[in-house]
Amino acid sequence: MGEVHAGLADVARRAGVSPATASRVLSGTGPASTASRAAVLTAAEELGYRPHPVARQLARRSGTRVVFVVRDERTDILRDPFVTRATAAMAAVLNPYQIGMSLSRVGLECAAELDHLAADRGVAAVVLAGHDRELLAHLPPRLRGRTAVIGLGGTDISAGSADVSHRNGAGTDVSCGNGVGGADVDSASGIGGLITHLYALGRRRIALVAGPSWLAASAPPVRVYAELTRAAGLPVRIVRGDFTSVRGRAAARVILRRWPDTDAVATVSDATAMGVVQALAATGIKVPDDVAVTGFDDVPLAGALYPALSTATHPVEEIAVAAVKSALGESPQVRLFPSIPMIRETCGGGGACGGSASTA
Amino acid sequence: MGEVHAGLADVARRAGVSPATASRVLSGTGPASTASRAAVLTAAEELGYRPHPVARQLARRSGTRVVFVVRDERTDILRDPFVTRATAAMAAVLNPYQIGMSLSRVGLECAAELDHLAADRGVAAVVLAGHDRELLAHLPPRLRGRTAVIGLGGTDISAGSADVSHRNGAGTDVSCGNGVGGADVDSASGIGGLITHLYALGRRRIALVAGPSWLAASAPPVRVYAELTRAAGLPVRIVRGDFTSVRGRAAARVILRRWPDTDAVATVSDATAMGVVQALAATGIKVPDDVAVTGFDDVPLAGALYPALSTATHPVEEIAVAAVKSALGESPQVRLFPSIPMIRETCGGGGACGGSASTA
DNA sequence: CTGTTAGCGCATTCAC
DNA sequence: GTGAATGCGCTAACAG
Repeated sequence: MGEVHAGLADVARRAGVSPATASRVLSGTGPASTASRAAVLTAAEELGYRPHPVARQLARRSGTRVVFVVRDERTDILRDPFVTRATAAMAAVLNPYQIGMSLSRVGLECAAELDHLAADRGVAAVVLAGHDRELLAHLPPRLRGRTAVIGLGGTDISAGSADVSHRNGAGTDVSCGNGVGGADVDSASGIGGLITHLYALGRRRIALVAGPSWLAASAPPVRVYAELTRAAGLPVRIVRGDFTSVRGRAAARVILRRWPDTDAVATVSDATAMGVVQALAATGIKVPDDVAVTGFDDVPLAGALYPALSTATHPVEEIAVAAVKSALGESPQVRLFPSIPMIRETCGGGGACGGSASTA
Repeated sequence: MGEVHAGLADVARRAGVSPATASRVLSGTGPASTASRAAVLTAAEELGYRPHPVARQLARRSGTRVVFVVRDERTDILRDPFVTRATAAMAAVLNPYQIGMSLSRVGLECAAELDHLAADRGVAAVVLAGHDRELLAHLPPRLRGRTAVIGLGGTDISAGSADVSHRNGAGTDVSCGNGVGGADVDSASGIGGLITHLYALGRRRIALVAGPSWLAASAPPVRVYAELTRAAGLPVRIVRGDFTSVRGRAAARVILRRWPDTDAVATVSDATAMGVVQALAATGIKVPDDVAVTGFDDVPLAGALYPALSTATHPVEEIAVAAVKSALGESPQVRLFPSIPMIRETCGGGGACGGSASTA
């Protein structure tokens, strides 16, 4: 009880068995008779035995940290709310595994970095955000089986061999063809819901500020937007953004110049939506009276903005947790989470969540 | 080049030296002649040698992860923007060390958890947020020397033996008496600046929504507020909050009831400030015309709120980095970062950063 | 300055 | 089922 640190050998000795048996019992692997099992367990208990994580990881060759790799052109992407929330969630859920979390940004050309990671024997698993199809196809072999992606980018996450089936409900399990698991929101349904709502409110000239084209996850929103818009016989108006408010402002100006009669702007990022609102306000255009605006993600303060931001809300923490577990080889390989529209003030008209600041 | 993994022995053999010498050269510790040093370096280069982090950490008994311990009553504190930003910053800066990051919440009574951490040989260092004096005094001995705190809570961070001297400029180095390092913002000057500004704008009935009293970091703002207010012969009006918007709303109602003539509310959290604004608006009170409001921290969207939030801006990422480095025994033990007032719309009057949404 | 000898603490072959 | 040996890959203490 006052001992510095009981080791496996101490436990074995006290239990009257060999270190090997003690190891088998305590690590839960391998056979052991009920008798020796009990002896080892009580001995460990009495000695207050705590396995040395590092020694165990070395012997097991299992690595000590999960690396969250964010692929983006922006160097400040690591301050992005989505990234920080996801990182924190993973760092918290990995606690019982005695595994740590690393965060690292890579540029669009990141083959070298990924190879480097694959060669690092301290890396237990990798969670990758911001991928495209090609990247996954050329994933270093050493990373296969211990990598998960966030942002699936449509139904095929593995450049061809995917098989995403169900997408109903929260955290639906989905099958996937290759060694790369992942997690994401059903962005198509979220964006679809917002656009449908805008349409129901009478908006007929809806523009979309999409994500960057190099990003796989940018595809589904664009596809859904285009489908809905064409089906309604409305004009398709797409501008590319990059999840920042700066690009949101620029996008708004482009939209106003090219299609002055636009009466709604849907975006794929709350920050972008805020940029759009700012730019519109600067031009004297009223939100939502003249132009409705929607965001995406529902960042913590989105509902406290003025006007309160209509957006789609996502369980970022759950997504992150699902991704690490998938990367560690647990649970389903691919999970899809719901993207639920939050109708607030920037949509105009009546919504589920009414606002109180429309008293102009 | 096609080898699976070059080990230290391979490098040593190729360089014509012993593994020990190779280790000394590659780990940068211990002496080595210029000749063998060069030989080892080129051999390692040619073999593409990458040290095995886990083996190294085991032999060195150094641990593989830094644990960020957040002490708070709220279970959702791990979603707090400050916590997620700090966690992400640490997870990123630890990369070159090949050390991971863990995040964990503990309740106010956390002696057992800290003991547990102290016994975990996988833990390289601990960064603690939300401490009070007593906690630091009773810190497990095993944690001493590898622990840093965020939120110093005044001039004495070690229950008596501190010696904080300079506090001018960015990241000023400060000396400290015991084995616990730390990092924080100079909250006193930030709050002081905001209150002084409110006073300059003509506010004379300024209330403060302070932090929880169990938290050491709550003290400086209260002290400064009280000093400034008394010096000006104005009434001291303090209500306790907890960094949430919910408590902000409650605090606003309390303030209105107890001191109806209040014309400004300073807070120690942006979320709290937003709650105050909401509650005031719900009562028909205009911000900033009737009551000015200030926040604290300058969360990413604070400037995009309506009205844009006056607050104090803090280099959260730098603070986090300073804290981990201090915990790992690098650089100065205690660092103080500036807290700079950002005067925006909720202050009323003219400010440095004008808003554009005041066109009602 | 260098090489030799021991570990670090646990997991895992193999025979028995 | 169990135990004895061997290895994980590197660092550290000790002589030379």
